[in-house]
Amino acid sequence: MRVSREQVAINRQKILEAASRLFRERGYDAVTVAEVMSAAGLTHGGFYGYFKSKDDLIAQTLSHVFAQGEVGETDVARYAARYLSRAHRDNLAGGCPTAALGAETVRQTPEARAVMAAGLKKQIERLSAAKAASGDASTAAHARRAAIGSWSAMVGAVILARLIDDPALSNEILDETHAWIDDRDRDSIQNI
Amino acid sequence: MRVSREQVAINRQKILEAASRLFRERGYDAVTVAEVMSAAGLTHGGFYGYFKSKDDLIAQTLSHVFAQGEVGETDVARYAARYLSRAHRDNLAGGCPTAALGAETVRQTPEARAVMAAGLKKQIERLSAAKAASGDASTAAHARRAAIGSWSAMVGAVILARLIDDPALSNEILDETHAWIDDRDRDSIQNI
DNA sequence: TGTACATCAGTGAACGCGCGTTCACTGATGTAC
DNA sequence: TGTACATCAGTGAACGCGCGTTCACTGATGTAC
Repeated sequence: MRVSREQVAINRQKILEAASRLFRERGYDAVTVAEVMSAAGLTHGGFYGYFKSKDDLIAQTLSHVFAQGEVGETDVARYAARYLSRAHRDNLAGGCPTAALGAETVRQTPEARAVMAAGLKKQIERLSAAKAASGDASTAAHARRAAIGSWSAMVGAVILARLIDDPALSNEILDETHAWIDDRDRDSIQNI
Repeated sequence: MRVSREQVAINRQKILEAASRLFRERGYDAVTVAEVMSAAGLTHGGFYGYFKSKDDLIAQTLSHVFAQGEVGETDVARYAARYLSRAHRDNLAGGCPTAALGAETVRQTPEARAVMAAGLKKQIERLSAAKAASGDASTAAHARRAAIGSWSAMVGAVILARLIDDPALSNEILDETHAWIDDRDRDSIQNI
């Protein structure tokens, strides 16, 4: 049965939201179109009224999730603490899309890759600006280097921490990477 | 037709080698059992004489690839330079299994995860020891922290660099992460 | 404002393809004498 | 050492299942008068 334009917009958001959580939790391949639609409270047949294909859904989901993450933390130290927390490690479905899907997105369509690449570019710029504003770095170039280096470390650490089945070692990865990033900042100040 | 015991051992290695390259290049799901066997010069029917299932192949392939990577670089600085090179970024099939498959392995069987986790644990120990031996760190705890932090950054940077479609930004991720790790080492020495 | 019709979002059965897995068969290897 | 038989690695057809995608249909929404 037909549904109001308003409802269509709501359903679209529901589908993207469901896809965003399912993809992060289980990866692109393991999630079926029918599952996404079902999680959005619809049946699978209606899917192609919203998206051209599953690949299209993947690209649009990435676009959706990067767009809503826009309201970023401006305090870099607090951002790192939250990023490298046990809560974030254990929250695959609601966590950072880069850590959850970055490695797989390399093998997706150019469209999906481009969307994520654009998101990463913005993220680096945001972190660089925050780093420069924090006064931790002596120059803009140093701020950008710190942003790139610590962002790489954060993404890598969460991926490794999720992979490791020994809880103590997993926690150590998070904590020591966090400490390592913090040490780096402190040293920079001393060296100005 | 039956084949000599020797040939069986050779074929097993060929299958694991082919799987190891294919999985890294295209991910677990996108590679079929038939493709792996074909790449090893066999037909798909014989697969189940070697492995219980595709999941079993995945676990044994990880075991294989981590076992052969055993002969590690002892010079940490050179290891980082090679890891963060353009050549490594562009060599998905022959590169680090953690960067290529780490994120996906979280969603594989406990067996596969355990194999990779064991490989990572060894890698951290190896890097810690090398770091301690290099004299860059004042204490064993600092060496371990540096090993974990820089390993996280290396893995994260290669994943990000592979994802980003703009070559200049991709190179920048590699170079700046490398410089950031190096800076960290230099500062540590000064702060002893 | 109310009515009649056209539109179209959503449904669920069906299609077709590809993949993991199985199996009967083949013929070379390994073994017993 | 040579022969005869048993074993079993490899082959390729076939099976069954699940998934992405299509489609005829339904009935509520939107629109024209």
